[in-house]
Amino acid sequence: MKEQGFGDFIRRMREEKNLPLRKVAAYLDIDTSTLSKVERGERPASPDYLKPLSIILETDLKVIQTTFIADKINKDFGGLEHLTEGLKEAEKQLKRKKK
Amino acid sequence: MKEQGFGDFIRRMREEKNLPLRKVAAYLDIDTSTLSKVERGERPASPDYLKPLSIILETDLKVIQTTFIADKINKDFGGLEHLTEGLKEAEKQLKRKKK
DNA sequence: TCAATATTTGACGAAATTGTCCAAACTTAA
DNA sequence: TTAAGTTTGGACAATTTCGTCAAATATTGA
Repeated sequence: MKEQGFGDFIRRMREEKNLPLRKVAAYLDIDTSTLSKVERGERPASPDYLKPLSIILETDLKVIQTTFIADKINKDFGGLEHLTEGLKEAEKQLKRKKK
Repeated sequence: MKEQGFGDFIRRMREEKNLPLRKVAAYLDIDTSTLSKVERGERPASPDYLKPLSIILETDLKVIQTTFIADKINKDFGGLEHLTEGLKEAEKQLKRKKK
């Protein structure tokens, strides 16, 4: 099964729009090579990138954030046996907090 | 509503067992002051602590991991609007991967 | 209270992380 | 093939993070 990380996702979006790294990176106010590394998963994305990315890639912020979160959780907690329960607990607490 | 972080949780467990920081820290092979900071939320816990903690605190590893994960997700992603969806997506991917 | 034990604080250094710069490698179109 | 534009690699500095150490403070029990 293919692993679709955050980097692959924004690369695909960027290529669909035929935007060069140069332009997107400038819009995010980071170096071209930094963005290149983020897209290839060599470095993690900063949360600061998410909103600008959703604008310049014309992609729903919800989709971008969701992909970002799922990817980071995988990387951070992938090795833990009880991850599923942990996620459920986090959701539960979140729901309580919202009220 | 009270915030029950990972630190508060292990502190409570430790006090219930009347164990001094000194002993638990030694078992985790870290400095007393490091554990003190972790318990007070001044520093994050390392995943390496989880298994030893479950042993010396005689607490189910699942509970410890779950608390750890929920707490870290809160801290890492608390500011994102679409966290709930992100968690759901992470769970979905996890389920797929398990197969 | 006093002494022993437990906990917290803050300065410190080592190591990891983050992003930049610029040169090398790759791609594309004429 | 060449030239222009794009992407990648890696050395580097700045910043942040992680844990230790030792001193200060707090707690406990006799």
